[in-house]
Amino acid sequence: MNYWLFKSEPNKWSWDQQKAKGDQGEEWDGVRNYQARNFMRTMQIGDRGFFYHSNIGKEIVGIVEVCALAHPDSTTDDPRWECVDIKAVCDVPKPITLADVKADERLSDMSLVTSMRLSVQPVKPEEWDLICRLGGLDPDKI
DNA sequence: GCCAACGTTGGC
DNA sequence: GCCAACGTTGGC
Repeated sequence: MNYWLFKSEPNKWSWDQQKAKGDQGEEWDGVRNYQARNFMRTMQIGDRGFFYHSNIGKEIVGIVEVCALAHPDSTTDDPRWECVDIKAVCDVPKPITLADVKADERLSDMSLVTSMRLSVQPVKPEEWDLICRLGGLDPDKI
């Protein structure tokens, strides 16, 4: 199982909208970046990810799960672009802000800090565990 | 709203 | 294949 981070501007696609989709999930469409697309191609069903609000909030607000493998992005005819589907798993009780991540030297290597603009990012298992715990979740129970 | 960072495009 | 121009992202 691998871990990821999905970024979205909440005024375009928010955590509340994602949750409203329930277990059906939703395409993570609109990605027009090769690196981000390549990460999505490697995702497996059941991989977990953080849902991050950029611009407004700048915090990790939720946990998501990959529920469909990479497939053509329905929002474009350009065959280069693919995306996975993700569904909401649960809230992060205590959202982790970008400032929190930057302030913790154990997280200073995260893509959120080092590759700020990448919209789909890999997360290391130890980063996953730490952020879950800081956020008030038990990583073994989600 | 500004601006720095950075990915993409397109001319050569 | 290089690189300048351009557009977008996203923190502040």
